[in-house]
Amino acid sequence: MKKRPHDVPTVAAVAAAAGVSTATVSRALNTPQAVRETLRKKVEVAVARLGYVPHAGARAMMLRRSGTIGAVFPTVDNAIFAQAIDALQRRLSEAGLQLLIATSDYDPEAEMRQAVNLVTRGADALALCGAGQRGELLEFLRQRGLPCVHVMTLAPAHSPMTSVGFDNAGAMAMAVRYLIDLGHRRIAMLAGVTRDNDRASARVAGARRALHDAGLDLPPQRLVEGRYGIAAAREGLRVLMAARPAPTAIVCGNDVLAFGALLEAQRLGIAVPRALSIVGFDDLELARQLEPALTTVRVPAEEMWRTAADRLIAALRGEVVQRATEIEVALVVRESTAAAPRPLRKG
Amino acid sequence: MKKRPHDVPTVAAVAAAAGVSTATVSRALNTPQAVRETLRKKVEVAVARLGYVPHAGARAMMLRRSGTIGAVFPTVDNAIFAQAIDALQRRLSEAGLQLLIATSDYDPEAEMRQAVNLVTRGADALALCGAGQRGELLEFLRQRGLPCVHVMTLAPAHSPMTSVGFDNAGAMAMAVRYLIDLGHRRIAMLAGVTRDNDRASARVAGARRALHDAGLDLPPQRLVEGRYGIAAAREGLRVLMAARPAPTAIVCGNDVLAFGALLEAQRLGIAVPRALSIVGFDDLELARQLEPALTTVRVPAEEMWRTAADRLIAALRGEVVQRATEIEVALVVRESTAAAPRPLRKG
DNA sequence: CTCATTCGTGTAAGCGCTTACAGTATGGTC
DNA sequence: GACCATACTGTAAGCGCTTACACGAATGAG
Repeated sequence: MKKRPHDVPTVAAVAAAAGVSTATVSRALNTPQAVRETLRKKVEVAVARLGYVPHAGARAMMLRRSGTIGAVFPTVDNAIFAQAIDALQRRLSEAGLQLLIATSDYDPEAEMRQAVNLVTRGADALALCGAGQRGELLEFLRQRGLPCVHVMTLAPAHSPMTSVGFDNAGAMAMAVRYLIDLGHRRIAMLAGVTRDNDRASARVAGARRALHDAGLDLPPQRLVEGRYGIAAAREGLRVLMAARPAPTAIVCGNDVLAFGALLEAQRLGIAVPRALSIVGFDDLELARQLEPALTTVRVPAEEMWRTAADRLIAALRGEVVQRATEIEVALVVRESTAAAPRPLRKG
Repeated sequence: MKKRPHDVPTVAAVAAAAGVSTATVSRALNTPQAVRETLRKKVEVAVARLGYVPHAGARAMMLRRSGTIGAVFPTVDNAIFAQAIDALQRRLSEAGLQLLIATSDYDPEAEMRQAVNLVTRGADALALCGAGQRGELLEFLRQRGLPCVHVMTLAPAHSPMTSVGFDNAGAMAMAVRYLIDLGHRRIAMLAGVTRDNDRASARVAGARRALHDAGLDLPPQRLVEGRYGIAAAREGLRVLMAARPAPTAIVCGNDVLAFGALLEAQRLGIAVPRALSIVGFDDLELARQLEPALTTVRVPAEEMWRTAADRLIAALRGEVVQRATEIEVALVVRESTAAAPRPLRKG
């Protein structure tokens, strides 16, 4: 039943075909300048004719590195991660590295399994989202001396972690302060699931802090968590708007949630921004295109992930890498926010 | 400057720690039932203590397979491919396989490079989008006997290719016929870039065929190609609607284009569907959520990619695999299409 | 013309793993 | 009690590759 694998050419086959030794073949491929023109040509011809490609496993074994970088994302079904993959891949491939991707579905247990799996598969370094990984995993990586960068978050100053990101709490606080400055007093939050997600948690904490600093609060009926997704966001908005008194502004954990909230507000006949202000987070292309265009926190994802890739590349070269790199985020004011509506009467 | 890699535990280290031979360690890990309880426990303890994970390269070398499947996507920045990755990964990981992803940015040359790269990295099989790969690449894969499945397209009956997909031309023709039945006569198409993209081309061909069969046509001013993306779609819609007489319906190469078209129509004050019908393709979640909800061609992406994964898994087991598997697509009528507006007067 | 370099090439030793084969202990049978 | 099957375990070969080392040829200096 076992299919016999076609036999794939090896260095030995190429060497035989070219009439040279395997060492020469290897050199012709890896350090061409060390092989005389005539032989090199012969090798190249043989390689082309046989369709030889080196066996990465054997190579990894000798070189003690695989040229592969692993990344574990919560999901790939969100433009923010799609951008991440794109940016990572682009930068890594410039450096001759290949990206290996796995997803955890927001489960730290799965994240650990996948990360270990990637290491097993030969990943020379890892990019991880946030800093909330299982301690076991971090210990495992430390023990092996495997470079690892935590992205989308900023590790505390004393932490030994390498991170590239921003202050999630601070960014969300900034958005909330903006709403407060517009006169909003009843501000609700449509958050992502905070359990096992340090970024989502930090965003909620930031919103709460900003409200608190202004003498306001975030009571339970003004905080809804939902899986990131349009349908959940719509449901969340309905719940939030059902509270009395209803909020006049909603900050969302990301743009996808904001998009869902906007759609549902429109369906419910709630005018945005006149009756309700909505703020997103991430600044996906979507945000710019929507009607009304979304006020949101711009996260320069491309830059962030490119920088993360650079940190890993540097680490692999044995260079000393900067511990924490802050990526600047900024509030982008568009059309989905406005001054709080005048209260007609106590309602 | 070269960083000394921490030394990673090997079978030998584990064997020493557990006081057994390397063979026993290997067996304890791979065929546990072949090792006596007492020794197996010792090995497990040693593995845990040392944080040992097998070296995939060495393993791949012995087993002559890596347990890795490669997939090359045009881009990852489109929900349809995000779904694909998700479905593939899920199914493969059930079978103990790991997914390797690369992107080609719709360039066949890059697709070939990436595919070869994946093979170099040890991919045991490949999933590719469409059937428009460079001949060299297909020859290379054939020569190595590497299983390969073409997804999102249906290979012709006589073709030796394994494919899982649907008839792109037929599906688009169906959508166009629906519009014709609604009384539309001036139907335009907002297509993806057809160059080097057999699916985009087939969709245009299908639209053209359906129009032709009804005695209608698709003149140049009613066909715009754009990179898949919201901004390009908006621009495309403006161009199409600037033609005189203006079209009363637009079919789009995918839902993202339809989304952009819808946004732009709204901005231009063109009522959808009263003044203009819009049809998408793919049936992303987006389509269902939009206002008006998008009429579109449902492509059961999850099923399609899961099936593709199954074909590869079967091929790796040496089973005979079905050449072509058709995935049923269907037109989902929602709110973005309506009967053609009555012509007020010749204009 | 000789000797020390330099250059280019081949030989052979592993990298970490699995597995065929051989060896040892155990238990059952006659 | 001798013998054989059974069940584990260890020894060692080798997967495809890179590279230290050895070696011969060519080159330049003396």
